[in-house]
Amino acid sequence: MDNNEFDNVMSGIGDEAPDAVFGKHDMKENIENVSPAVIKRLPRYHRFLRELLKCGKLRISSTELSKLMGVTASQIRQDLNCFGGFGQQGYGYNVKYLYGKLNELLGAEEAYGAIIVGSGNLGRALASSHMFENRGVMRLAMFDVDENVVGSEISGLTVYHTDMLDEYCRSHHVDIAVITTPLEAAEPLARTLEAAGVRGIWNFANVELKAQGEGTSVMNMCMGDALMTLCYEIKEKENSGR
Amino acid sequence: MDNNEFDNVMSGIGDEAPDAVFGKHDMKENIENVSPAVIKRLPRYHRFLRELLKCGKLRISSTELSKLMGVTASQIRQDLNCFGGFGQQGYGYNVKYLYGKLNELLGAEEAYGAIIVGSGNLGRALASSHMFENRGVMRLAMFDVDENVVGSEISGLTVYHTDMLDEYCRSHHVDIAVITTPLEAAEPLARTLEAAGVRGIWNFANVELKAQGEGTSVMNMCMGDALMTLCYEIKEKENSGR
DNA sequence: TAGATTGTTAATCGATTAACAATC
DNA sequence: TAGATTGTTAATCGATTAACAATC
Repeated sequence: MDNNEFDNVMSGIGDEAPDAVFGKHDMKENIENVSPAVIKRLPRYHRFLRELLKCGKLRISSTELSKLMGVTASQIRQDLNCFGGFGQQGYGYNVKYLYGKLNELLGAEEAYGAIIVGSGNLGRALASSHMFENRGVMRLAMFDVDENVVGSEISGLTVYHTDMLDEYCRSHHVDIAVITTPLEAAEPLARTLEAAGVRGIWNFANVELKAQGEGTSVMNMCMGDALMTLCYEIKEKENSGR
Repeated sequence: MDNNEFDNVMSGIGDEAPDAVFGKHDMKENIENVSPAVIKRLPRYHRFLRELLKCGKLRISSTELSKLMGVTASQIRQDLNCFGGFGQQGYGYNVKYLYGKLNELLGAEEAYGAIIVGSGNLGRALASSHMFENRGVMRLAMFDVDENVVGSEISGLTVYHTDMLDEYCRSHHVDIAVITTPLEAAEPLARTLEAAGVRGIWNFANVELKAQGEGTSVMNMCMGDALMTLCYEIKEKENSGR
């Protein structure tokens, strides 16, 4: 078993609970106007549920999960209830069922197809990770302008020339494009991708890209922001310690 | 000039404003209890100010900046005022001065030292980026367990064996450690690093690490969460479009 | 001086928590 | 049935926006 913080939680309470039937009202109708704060928390629930499932945990109460995640039980129940009644009074949540619902909710059952543009270190890191498969996303191909890598295979993905990007996107089901190119290339790439019908752009270049149309979603990573926040915290502790 | 979204904003309004003296009350005393929401936004201000500076912009009003960043002018003024009066009525903010204040605030003038643990693709990607230098953080060294890379140089950084980690941290000024190792190594590494006095851990492994003591800050990246959120958005647009 | 734009207070809005009735 | 725990409403808390007086 993986060495992770769940180990201590998994032992202890008996897991001999019945694998009951769940989902009184199933998925709610009006999911549209769920608050952004709730949505931002969903991937974290998904992640913890996946771990619980992997550890063989069958059921969990909001209280137990709240201790594990360091949030209030109230918040967990409130959050989940935005989407439907996934639990059962007196019992809690069936881990497998809830995980399935989160998968459904987050689009992990849609088998979205993803390409990676840029075969540098970051592109390779992402290509070789479990990032995509863990979330039901299929890796399709990589793209680069460097003739030395075009035609080769990286982590099982063929590298095509970026000139082929438009054509490839139009002839395959590319839902998501990951941009790991240098800064200058990002903006024009985004335009090409959007025009070719790609629906989601995951941008790692150090520019904030914006979608032009309504149909495209853009996720800007801005990794450096996290580093800065860490620096702020370090400095703050330094100050308060004086 | 870099091709980025600032270009159109930079032109237009004349920049012939005087390089006036600023900072009526300078930095405020009680910075301690600034809300987390505000702090999370600081790196983004820093990023935009850096761009403005690079483009040669001398002054900017909250209104102009608000349009650039897609937030309200009110929020910008409110946020900055948590830390001090950095602007001037009737004039706006002096870009250089404000950027300096943000640097100071975010610890970018502390010259923190950083090491990268794990010399895989992600480690290399980070090592070769401008991530650190852009934020006044000094890259010191890399660490890995692979004898084939130990002793070599990556992007100007010597790779040491991870066995040397404790010793190195104790004998150098290591403020920040970046973990880009496989999942299983992350937890024990964090313990070692914390024990050796490292003050900030930037964790890219797919586990949520927690600091044991009060003095250490941990920033968990959870990159997959961003991918999931993107999937959610794609799915949502799909649904509403029906 | 007049115009511009901040700093700051007050009003609104949204998100979190507490509490408990419903119910398994 | 009794115990447990959800779903949901109401109360609290925090964050954002609007407005304007202060002032450069």
